[in-house]
Amino acid sequence: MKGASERPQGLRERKRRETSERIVEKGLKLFVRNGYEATTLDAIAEAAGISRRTFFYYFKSKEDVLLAAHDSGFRQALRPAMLDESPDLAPLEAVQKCLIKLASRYETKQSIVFDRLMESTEALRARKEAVFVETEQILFEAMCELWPPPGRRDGFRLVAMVAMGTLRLALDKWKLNDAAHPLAYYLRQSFTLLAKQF
Amino acid sequence: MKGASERPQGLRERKRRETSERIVEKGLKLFVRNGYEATTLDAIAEAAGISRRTFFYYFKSKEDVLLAAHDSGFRQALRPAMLDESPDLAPLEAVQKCLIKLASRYETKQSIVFDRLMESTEALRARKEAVFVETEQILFEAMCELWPPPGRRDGFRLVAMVAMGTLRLALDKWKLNDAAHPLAYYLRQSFTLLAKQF
DNA sequence: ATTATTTATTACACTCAGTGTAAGTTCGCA
DNA sequence: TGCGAACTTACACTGAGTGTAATAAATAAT
Repeated sequence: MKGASERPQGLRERKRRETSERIVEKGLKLFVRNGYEATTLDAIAEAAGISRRTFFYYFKSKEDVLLAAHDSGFRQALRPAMLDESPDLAPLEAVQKCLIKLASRYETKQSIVFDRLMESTEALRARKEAVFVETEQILFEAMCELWPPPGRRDGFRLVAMVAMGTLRLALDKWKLNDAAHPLAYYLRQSFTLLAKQF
Repeated sequence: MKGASERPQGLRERKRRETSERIVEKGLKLFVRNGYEATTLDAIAEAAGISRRTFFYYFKSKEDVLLAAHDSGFRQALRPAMLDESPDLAPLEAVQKCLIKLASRYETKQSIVFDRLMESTEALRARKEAVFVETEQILFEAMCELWPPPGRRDGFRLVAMVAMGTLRLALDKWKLNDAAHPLAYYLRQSFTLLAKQF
């Protein structure tokens, strides 16, 4: 036996992860310091200690560096969290409970920073909306798994859309008030308001 | 008096409009024929009979050519149509009626073509979602004008989001069924389904 | 341990979108 | 007629992203 140090996936795997993370870390720092557009790929590559060409071996675009950083747990946690809800609840209620439970995942101190960056460019702003649609899709698929029976899929799509819309409102208020209350607070408030519209 | 030909805004204005429309027309044709990415700016400029640099005097990006073509009445008609609804109705009902009335504006024969193009690239797909958010914003502002009173604004935002989500579902079904029924049909269906979720 | 084989890294050269600048042309208007 | 504003163009530049082929490092095979 060699040293007791665990290396589950070999040296190669580890270096790969380290490089990838270094790119994101350095890239983000530069974005924040100098702005997204003003930060060139060469600058990121140099900061990460790799060549310009190698950057594209890890990420397919500059935007992807930012999006990789944005992927803070929430999206990955959504499906399992939704599947964990009781199928006896009404869809909208189950989704509401699920989102409120997950709210803390969104409350990273970095969330606000990311958001500011995402608003800084038209293309990024558009990408941000697209992320909501992707998340909506994840939610929708999880719902289809939770309630497998018949053809309620269109209803699920509507519920997923409505829920994501409510989340967006809650996030906006949360950011507007500079996170004075936890996100879950604004979420509950928004869902209550939603119910009043029907 | 000169000739009886009406020229409301002078020769300059007319040429400008003609050039702009020619760019969109030729650009769109090239996009459809060769694909969006494969179509270069130089190709569009040449087809429109202008220099590469002049293109950017009219549009600030390649995407904008496509988006200009996409702006088929619906967005411009939304605000006046919403303001035309009775303030006595419940917000969601008023919005529903308004959208159903406007549905025919979306039914351009070109709608499907645009949509295919918009799905062809990640950046364009994201832009498409962003357009929905812009439309939602227009709807929201119109609602605030229709019901000026107090602080129901958050509720209006929710209604606008929900309505746009419902429109998206209806559009998807409409396209999926290759416009077998008019859009208004799917819209009504989707709004009915929506009500059942609460 | 020494090959053989992937996988990772780099340099170089290229295309294309988008911008700055400065100079020339056309149009509107006095 | 001529002056000023709007339009057009050429030229040169930056910066993102891709193709290719050649080297270096890690892993697998003998």
